Amino acid sequence: MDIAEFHEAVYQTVRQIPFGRVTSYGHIAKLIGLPRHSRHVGQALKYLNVDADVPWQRVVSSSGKISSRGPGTSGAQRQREALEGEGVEVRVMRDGGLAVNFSECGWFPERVGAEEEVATETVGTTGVEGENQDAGQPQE
DNA sequence: CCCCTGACGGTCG
DNA sequence: CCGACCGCCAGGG
Repeated sequence: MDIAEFHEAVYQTVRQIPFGRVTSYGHIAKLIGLPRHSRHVGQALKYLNVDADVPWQRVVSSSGKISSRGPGTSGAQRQREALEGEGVEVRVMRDGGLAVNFSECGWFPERVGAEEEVATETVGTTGVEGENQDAGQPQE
């Protein structure tokens, strides 16, 4: 597979992610058929032009965390706003890192089109059980 | 050709 | 939950 084809495959796959749902770089790579190319999926999104109609914000790391892209860059913040804009709850961790809850919005179908809600079982509640989840607290 | 880097992933303590 | 480590693979210096 060519690099251009790979990028195109990434874009096509990302376009399949439903509104308000989130998946990981690794899973995109898996859907394409190159499970060990998670890093390159991120690179493909990085090379993405603004004009492209690709919901890049719906792709985060396998742990649910939004990649920071290094301090000084606003990429992570933009992604957060884009996600919240479509109703996805973004959790702010103690270190300032951002993350989503896969048990809520995760999208991990084995194949595109075979979405059978597999996510709600795998990660068994990231500690948001019963206890207060003050996600709506005044940050900053 | 060697070495470092990166919008990553999985395991282990 | 978190940090330390190691593995992966294509690009770039």
